[in-house]
Amino acid sequence: MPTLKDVAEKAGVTVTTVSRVINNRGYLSEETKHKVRMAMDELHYRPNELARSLSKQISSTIGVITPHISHPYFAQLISRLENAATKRGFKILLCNSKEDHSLEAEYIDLCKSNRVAGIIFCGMILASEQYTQKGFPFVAIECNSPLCVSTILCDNYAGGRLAAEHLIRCGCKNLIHFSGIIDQEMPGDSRAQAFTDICQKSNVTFNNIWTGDSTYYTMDYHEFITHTLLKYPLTDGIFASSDLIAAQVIQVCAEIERKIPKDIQLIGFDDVALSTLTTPQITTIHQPIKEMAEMAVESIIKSSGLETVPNKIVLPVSLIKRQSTKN
Amino acid sequence: MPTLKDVAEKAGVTVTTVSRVINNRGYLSEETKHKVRMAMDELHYRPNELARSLSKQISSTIGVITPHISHPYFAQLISRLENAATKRGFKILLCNSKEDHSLEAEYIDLCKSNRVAGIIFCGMILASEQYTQKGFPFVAIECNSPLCVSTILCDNYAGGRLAAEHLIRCGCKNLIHFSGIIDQEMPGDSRAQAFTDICQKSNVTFNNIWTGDSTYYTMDYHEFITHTLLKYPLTDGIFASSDLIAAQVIQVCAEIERKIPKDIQLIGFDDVALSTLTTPQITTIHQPIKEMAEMAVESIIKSSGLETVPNKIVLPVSLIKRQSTKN
DNA sequence: AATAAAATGTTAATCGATTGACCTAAATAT
DNA sequence: ATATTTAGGTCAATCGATTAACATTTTATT
Repeated sequence: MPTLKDVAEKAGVTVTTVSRVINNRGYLSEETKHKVRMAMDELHYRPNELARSLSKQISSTIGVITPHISHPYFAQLISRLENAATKRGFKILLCNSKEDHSLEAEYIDLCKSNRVAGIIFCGMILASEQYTQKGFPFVAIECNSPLCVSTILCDNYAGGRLAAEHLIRCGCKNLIHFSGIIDQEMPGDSRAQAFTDICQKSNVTFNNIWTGDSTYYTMDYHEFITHTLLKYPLTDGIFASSDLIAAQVIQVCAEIERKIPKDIQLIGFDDVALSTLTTPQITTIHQPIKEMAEMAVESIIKSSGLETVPNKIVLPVSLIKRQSTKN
Repeated sequence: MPTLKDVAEKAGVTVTTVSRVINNRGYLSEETKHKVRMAMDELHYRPNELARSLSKQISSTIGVITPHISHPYFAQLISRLENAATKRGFKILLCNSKEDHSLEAEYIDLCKSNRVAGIIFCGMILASEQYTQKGFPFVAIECNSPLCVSTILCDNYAGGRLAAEHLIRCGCKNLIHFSGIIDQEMPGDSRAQAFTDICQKSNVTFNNIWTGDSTYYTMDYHEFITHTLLKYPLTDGIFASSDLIAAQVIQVCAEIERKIPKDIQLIGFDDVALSTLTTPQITTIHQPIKEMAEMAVESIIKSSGLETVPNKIVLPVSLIKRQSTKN
């Protein structure tokens, strides 16, 4: 493969000049720039990013550590992160921690080895302080960590409120909130808090149901949902803390022959593609995933450039009405 | 961050010795190995992969170019690829070409810049020959390209056959095959061919319906499905070339009030999580995504080590019976 | 005791690009 | 006419790790 030197020779200049063209530094005439660019084209030259990063002491890679990849929410988030990073000339080093803290630690080391510009944690982070002072920033999306320079959230409380209010407005009297759970306190927990607050205020019967954490990885909530619905047969409104859970609620309701939205109304959370692929389609709370991804990438880039960034960013959510509620 | 030299000083040896420990070369006593490892631990040393790759002239990164990320099939594939790569000590450089050939070209250049060990193309590849002789191998998953050292496929024809046979066995008389389409010949096309062959042999009425290519990116087939089902009101069996399309068939059937599987039976393709999240769950053709991903990674690694690899690998599919067919 | 193998050290080049320090001309401005 | 800006070139160190070539010392083998 051609190197800087090859380009320089071809263009009849020195490597310094070529480097100046590439990095846009120093004084350069249009003519020289053109000569150099012609040479680069002819040789199909592409700078060696490894050498560049080594020399510049910083890479244009952002580590993304997520507990799942094919989970609809995380798949969507990863897609948006890739897009946002590419737009800014960065690339993604994708790491699937599988909710395993030792794997997470290994991946942090991997990122460190690759001198990433920063790490974005999605939905989960343990990361002991051992890993913080390592020359690059951490950003969290929808998870708590004092180690992060920036935490990006959607307004979970507002989401829970919108969901509860809408179910009540649609005439539900016996509500249930389903939520997945892992072994740490999550920002998403305030969805349940809001749900509780609104239900209490409205004098409505309600229950908060937390799954065992084992279900999170398999993503299979059927048994748990079935059990709960049989236990609370009067249920006429359900708020699921993800569209993934909501989709399974639809299945269970079909099995136990309760019609949605006639007998039971349902609201999900996330507004991922899945919510438009079920029958009926899921009324849900829109989480601004695209914007969250962009903010996260932006925070990494700014922070690795030593700019100060807001250490908490909360983005608004909204109610998306589809077919699983009467209104 | 600590460097090789720091470790060497701490352990009281030279950088050569440390490097020997890391790369397991030359003669080394257990005692020295231990001393060096202790020093690495104490310093939380992690070798700089950039420098390593630069020096070794090859990185442990594999480029993955896919037309989608959040599409359930590709999300699943990416997840498996990440897993397979990690197992072998490699990492993934994730590129979303969005079905855009010029973006694809840019990403190939990006991979080249990063001196990847190879590129895995998923579901789509144009890549003119300009890009082939670049020192690293291409591998294709479910797409045709003479430029690739290896093409990994599932047995698409068998899949189409299994689907058609099962629908006929379940009593369907008026079949339809839906398939997405893009602007190139795809291995998946033989699903339709098999469907055609079996239907003809069985004297069954059938139609192959191809979507316009515009639907592939939006992933929205509703209008197209509705239009087709209204045009062929006798339809009692549908083979969709992906679970994503099948999920939308379920929705349209609900809208036009045709029951699945009572009035219309349905078989999808891929066996991704989505097929277990719809109501009813989708009977589908299992594509061995995990194995395909592992084969692809293996092919890249072997091929970049100049080993010869099979230039076509076809993996078996199977029928997964769920709720969208009577049997 | 002689020889071979094992266990390190020494030195320095290499991978490819960046960049600081310094130098030289020509072009432009005052 | 002098000072300043612009447009480069020259040289060499640097980023961090790898590795070839060779040297030296210790240990094991015959």
